[in-house]
Amino acid sequence: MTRTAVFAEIATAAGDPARAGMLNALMDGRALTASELARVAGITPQTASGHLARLTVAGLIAVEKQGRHRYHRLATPAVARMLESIMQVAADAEPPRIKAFVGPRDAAMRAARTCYDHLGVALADAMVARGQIELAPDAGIVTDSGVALLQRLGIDLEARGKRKGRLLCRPCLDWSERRPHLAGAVGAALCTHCFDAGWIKRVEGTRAVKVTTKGERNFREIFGIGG
Amino acid sequence: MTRTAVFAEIATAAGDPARAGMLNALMDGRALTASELARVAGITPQTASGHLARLTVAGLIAVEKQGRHRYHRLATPAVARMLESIMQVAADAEPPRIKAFVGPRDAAMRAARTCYDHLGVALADAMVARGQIELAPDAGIVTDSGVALLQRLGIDLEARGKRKGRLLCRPCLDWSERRPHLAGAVGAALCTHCFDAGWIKRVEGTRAVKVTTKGERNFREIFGIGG
DNA sequence: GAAATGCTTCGGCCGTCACCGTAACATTTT
DNA sequence: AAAATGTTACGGTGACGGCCGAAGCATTTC
Repeated sequence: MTRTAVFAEIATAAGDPARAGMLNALMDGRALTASELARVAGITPQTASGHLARLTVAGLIAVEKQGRHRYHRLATPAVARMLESIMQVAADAEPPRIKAFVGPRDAAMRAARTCYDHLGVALADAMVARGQIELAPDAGIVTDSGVALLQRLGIDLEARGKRKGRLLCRPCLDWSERRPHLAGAVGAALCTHCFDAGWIKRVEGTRAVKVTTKGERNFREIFGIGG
Repeated sequence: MTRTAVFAEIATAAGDPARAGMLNALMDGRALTASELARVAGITPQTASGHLARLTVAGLIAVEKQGRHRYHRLATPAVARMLESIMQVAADAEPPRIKAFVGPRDAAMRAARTCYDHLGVALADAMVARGQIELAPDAGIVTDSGVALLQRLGIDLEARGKRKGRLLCRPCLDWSERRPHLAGAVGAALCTHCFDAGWIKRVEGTRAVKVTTKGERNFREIFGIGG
């Protein structure tokens, strides 16, 4: 099998509307069952099963059986990055369905979403404004004051397998607002912390997240947003 | 048109073997004619024309007519990044066709290739070894000594639209050797310089590049490789 | 103006694949 | 053991799309 053939295989696997919907649903890192994925894709479980088998052999998703359930998740972070990058191109192609203007920060907060590895635009903005991170289109870096902030939150990034030296992170342009997100290991760690600390909660059955009152207070105090 | 539909559209556009081959051929940034692309994809010009039309409406490639020729190129850097990321997943899926062991540096040099925005593994290695860049999986940064080196080469990155502050770059895992490349603006600038200075030349009709004797000397003197 | 070159459009053929209904299998619950 | 639930396997149908040959435009060359 030649290299472009494998390439085409991967792209085709992601290119079916039903499969695209499933992958999209998995982009927040959760593991879902075939039935759930069938529902989000608007197809019957039988059809979904076939799609999932195909995605699995293509190496895009991995399955983990647990009792009578089989949980499906994205196979690797590389897959998530791929999906992001395709979304990126898709966002460029189909121009702004949400106007580029960004409303009041707290409105953005309430509408917050997460995708795999991501934290909201508002957080990234706030951290940039306070000099805790610097973002370029290609890459980002966490400054000393940013590292200090994260450590105050109990996020020790060196312990998370980051090597000594500067702390780097990966930016991600948000699909709807077209503004940089914070992604990569730093984004994921921060996101996890927000969940663990009870600052945000997942809204049942959707990919949206809700900011709790506790979270609202902390975001205001620590990041100065949502005031 | 919903968002996942656009997503599927994009992925499908890249997912046909013939189209994948064409996109692959365009990944070095060159602009090619329909006939050339037909040849690399192994199809007739009529068929290629149809594919190119589809790729164009999908926003993956852009055309530029010049006389009786029509030159096709990747539409945006985002498209190039997308193709890279798909390649990445493809490389993970279809495991090492070239063993992971990296031979003598100069052998790697002679086999050097370029893809869009990229410079070889050897250069990245050398710069890392000399503390001129630092690379993490998610991002990279050019150190002060790295900036100095680039300036000695006549590459002024601030002039290239980079804002003040730290100079960031984007790493890219090579498809065949699975080692980090230097990509993004810094990689592109360095690559351009190598061509302009006559250090490397494109091998007619392929995506491979050849290191000239002049280049060999400079790489040895400046980066300490190929000795 | 006529011939040549590069490219696109049209029409028809054929394979691939998404989809569902039905049915079988596996695991858990009663 | 029997029923319920989650999942996969099979067979048939229909549509989308890739492919080429032939023909039509556009641009350049003779």
